[in-house]
Amino acid sequence: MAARPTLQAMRIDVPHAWPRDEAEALALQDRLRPLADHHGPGPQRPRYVAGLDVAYGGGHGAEGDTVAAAVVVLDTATLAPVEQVTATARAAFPYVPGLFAFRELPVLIEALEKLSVTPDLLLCDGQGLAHPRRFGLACHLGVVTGLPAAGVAKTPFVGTWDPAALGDARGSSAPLVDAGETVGRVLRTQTGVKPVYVSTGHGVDLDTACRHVLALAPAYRLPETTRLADRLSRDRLTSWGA
DNA sequence: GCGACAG
DNA sequence: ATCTTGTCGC
Repeated sequence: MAARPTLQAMRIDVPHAWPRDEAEALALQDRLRPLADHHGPGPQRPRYVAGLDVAYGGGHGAEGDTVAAAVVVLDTATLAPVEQVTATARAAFPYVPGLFAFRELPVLIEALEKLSVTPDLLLCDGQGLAHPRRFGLACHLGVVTGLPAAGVAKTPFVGTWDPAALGDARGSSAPLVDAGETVGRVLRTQTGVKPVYVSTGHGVDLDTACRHVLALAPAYRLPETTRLADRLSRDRLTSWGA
């Protein structure tokens, strides 16, 4: 009964069944989209921030590609990891731009359920609001867990910005606009380095999300959360049979 | 119709 | 995402 304490702590609404095809996936996004809160304000002084990432293995199979998810929780005071968990599985959904969450969410949730610490904020690889239907991975993850979540993507998906408005210094940013709507922010985390694309997922506003992303990226382009999660997910994949 | 397309 | 050598630079 008490085998999943974290599950209750995070109020994860584990899907009884994941979509099996694109039509079902699109319908689910439309149904969940209204549940995402993009106003926050969200945690102003979070103690624990979790970074999530998924690595892919070559081995195919009738059940799908091998995937390894990793969640690394950092203490914002020291930027040192306080807990890290992993989970491996077979991706049951193919990679379809716009339906990316259905490929990574199952295994990410499996990993999150192993966490004993409840993160104050979730930072994932990919988009949140900056999505064609305004419901990227970060939104889905936030709604499902009930935790504040934001997306930090390495490349843009939807939206454009004014290059002239984006400074070259660390901390500079420009609004990411799509169809006349601000869906995120192009943020320079390191002077003279390519920017990252931040968008809200759930329970946190854009300003707050960007503030935390910048604080978590003191030395490299990507925040420490995603850097550590990326490394851990790859290690897990290797030690599992790639 | 054509190309582009988070990871 | 992943497949992959060397190379330029701090």
